Amino acid sequence: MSSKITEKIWSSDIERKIIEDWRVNNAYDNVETNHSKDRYFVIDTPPPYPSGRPWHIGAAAHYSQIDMISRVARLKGFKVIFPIGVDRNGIPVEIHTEKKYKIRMRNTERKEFLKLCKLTLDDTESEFIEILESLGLSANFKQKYQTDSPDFRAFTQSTFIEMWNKGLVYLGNRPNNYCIDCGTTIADAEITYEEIETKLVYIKFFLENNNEFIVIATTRPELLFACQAVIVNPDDERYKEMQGKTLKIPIFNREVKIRPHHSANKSFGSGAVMVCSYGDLNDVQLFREMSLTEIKSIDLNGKTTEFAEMFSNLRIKEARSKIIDELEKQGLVKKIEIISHRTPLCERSKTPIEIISLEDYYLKQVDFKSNLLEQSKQIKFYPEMHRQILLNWINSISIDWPISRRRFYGTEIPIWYCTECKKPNLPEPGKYYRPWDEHPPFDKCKSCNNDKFEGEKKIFDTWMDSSITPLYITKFYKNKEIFNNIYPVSIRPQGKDIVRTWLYYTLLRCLYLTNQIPWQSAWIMGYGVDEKGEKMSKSKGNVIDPLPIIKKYGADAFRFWSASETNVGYDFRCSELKIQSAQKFLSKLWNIGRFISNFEIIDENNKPQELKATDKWILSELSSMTKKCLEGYEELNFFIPANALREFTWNIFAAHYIEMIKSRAYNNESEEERKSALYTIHKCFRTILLLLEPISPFITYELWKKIYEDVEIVSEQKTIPSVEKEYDAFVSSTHHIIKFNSEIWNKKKETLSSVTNKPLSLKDPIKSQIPSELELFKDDLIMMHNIIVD
RNA sequence: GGGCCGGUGGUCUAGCCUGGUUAAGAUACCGCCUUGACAUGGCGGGGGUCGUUGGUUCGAAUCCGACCCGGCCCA
Repeated sequence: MSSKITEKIWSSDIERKIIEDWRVNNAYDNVETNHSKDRYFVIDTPPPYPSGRPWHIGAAAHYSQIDMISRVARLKGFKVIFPIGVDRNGIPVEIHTEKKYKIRMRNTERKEFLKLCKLTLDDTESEFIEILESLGLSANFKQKYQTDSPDFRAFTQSTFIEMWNKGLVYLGNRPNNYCIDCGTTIADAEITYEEIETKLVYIKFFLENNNEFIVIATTRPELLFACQAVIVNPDDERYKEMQGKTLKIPIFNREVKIRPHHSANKSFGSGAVMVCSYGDLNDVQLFREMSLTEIKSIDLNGKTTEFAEMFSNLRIKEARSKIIDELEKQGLVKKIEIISHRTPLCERSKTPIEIISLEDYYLKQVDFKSNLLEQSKQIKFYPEMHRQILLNWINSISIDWPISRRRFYGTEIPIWYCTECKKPNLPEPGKYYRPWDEHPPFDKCKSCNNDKFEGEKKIFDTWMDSSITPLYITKFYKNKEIFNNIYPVSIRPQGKDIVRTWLYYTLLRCLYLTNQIPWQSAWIMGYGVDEKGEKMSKSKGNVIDPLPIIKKYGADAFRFWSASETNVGYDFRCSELKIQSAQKFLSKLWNIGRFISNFEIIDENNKPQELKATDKWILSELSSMTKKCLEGYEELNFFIPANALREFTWNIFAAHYIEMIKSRAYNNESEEERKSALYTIHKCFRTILLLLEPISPFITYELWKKIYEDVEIVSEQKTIPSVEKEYDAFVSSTHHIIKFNSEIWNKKKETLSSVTNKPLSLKDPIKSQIPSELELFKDDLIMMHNIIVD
């Protein structure tokens, strides 16, 4: 008798060989799409963004779990379409490239800059893909797509042209969020807020032809010259008499009216507020409501305009301090307080955003809100609580989505403007267009027949690309038959931090283009936080790089940890100790496999007529474990199966059952009883491997191949373990068995051997009685403990 | 100001939806043990008024109310 497994411990080196095995056999590159809809499980995989090192351990856990989703679907018999793409457009790579080559985008020739971005991306991308493969991702790597490929960009442009033709896009000159550092318009979703200390300056405004003044507190004194009104709360007794009167703006001496408005907060500052173009979003609102004339205050480089007179062409901070100095010189400052002010920042560069009027393209969304709310009811959310993030976001939307960016590395907006009549001309959809560098694919302007054009230089917001992944992976535009077979796709797995961007924009765009929701369900994962429960961030320096951890413990240990640590939708803590303990479990499983592989395989075909009670008992426990696992998998909650498997395998199957049947397995006294044990032990082990496969695919694959000498565990023919009720009654014996075994072990420990004067060894005989409730298991218990019955 | 989530031995979590033995597991700590797969193992031990408080109930970690603390998101 010898074990089929020689390696004493499970080592992650074996994982690399298995990946090669899968690659050679095309195990997961199944792309066939010609069956009827209900046979497919299609995953709208998040395309990772290779923005630089290190990667985030939470992201690695995230992709591991997405893979578990795909493997569970295969276990249930679906054909799984698991694409993998790489998100390669947008500002982060531009910033990364600027740093890497020590250049500035705007001082670099556009073509040259694009080339360097591409190099940067290629570099980081290959490493990312390697990590994903080493995690055991069963995705279609052979047909990996990139969002900056001509094919994908043509796709993005086609959807834009279609939306343009439907009248959903417009060009608008409106105040918008602008990041001076990035030099572009940004969407609300790209803004973060931070409490920043700033000066609140109390400035005296004198009434016209009068020595009286009122005090106005502001954090933006540099915008004084762009002030077009002063508002006070209509209920504010202090200013009752002042409403409608005229004030003189200090330094600039222009006249503005005092107007009542409910948005003036009586308790902030002096209660009187200056309204400038534009200090914040409320100013924008007020300018619109009161039909005030905009004064352009800040230019695209972040400097004050000529309207600032002696303070023009200054950076915002400079202008602020100079104006404060001047006001103080003229005795117009009553006081200055330092306050903590909630400041909107650009998510990417962390620069305070300015509100500037610029011409940009907008995609309508405000008019579509109620439809979005209605349609989102049809999507199942895992977990349900995260639906609220989407609903809150939709409800808070107040302006249309600005989709153009004044940047370089992104999908070009496919528009040429007629030099004569200035009207936009759009090409036919289907091709990739680069208007800033190419001649238009038409000769004459549709409106005026002129033959000279200027190509649009702006590019799309990167969410314009990534928000069509469900359409791209289902061959929308390209193959109607495939598209009809597999759209809407089964599931969108993603992090909760990008619900208001990726999830929301995808819903919006897909509804516009297909009139259908893009996915049946959305599976929303929480953040990976550090050991102390704090959010990981590069600035805090607590980001854990997953690469060395995966190298050290192996992907399976990492995946098992990820499954057993994270409750679906909740944040999870990342600690190396926990990953170590996952590795120990795999070690245990490996050793159980080594033991089991000693014995001949008794399967359903030569199953004995009658099983021993002990065997029936473990089958009842197996069944209850299977039930828990399947329920957990049904909810896509891997925490449940991981813990059920660990508990059963280690604390019941190995600790009690295997010990109880060892003598029957080794000895040939009764062939039927031996077969009963061997049948049961293999049945349990196969079930464990099948159920663990979605979580830890490597070790289960290897053990299955070694012991059962086939690769059924990855094939489509594998059978999902069933929940059998036949032996249910035996479950009640579990706690009696555990209690009895424990008592005997304790007794042996407490009894000193007459020979060695040390506690009895587990092999030593001991006198005891078998309690009546364990009568059925008597034979196995006697052999297990070497009991001499009194 | 609004929304969502959480508070259970030293630490991290499960249990709560569906109330019912002595509150479970992992980890850390302490003690013992070469045993026919496994020392990356096995056995045993100490350690918790389940955030506070009021209510419902024969019975509350679990249901209801109020409050306190922490996290995240939005205004």
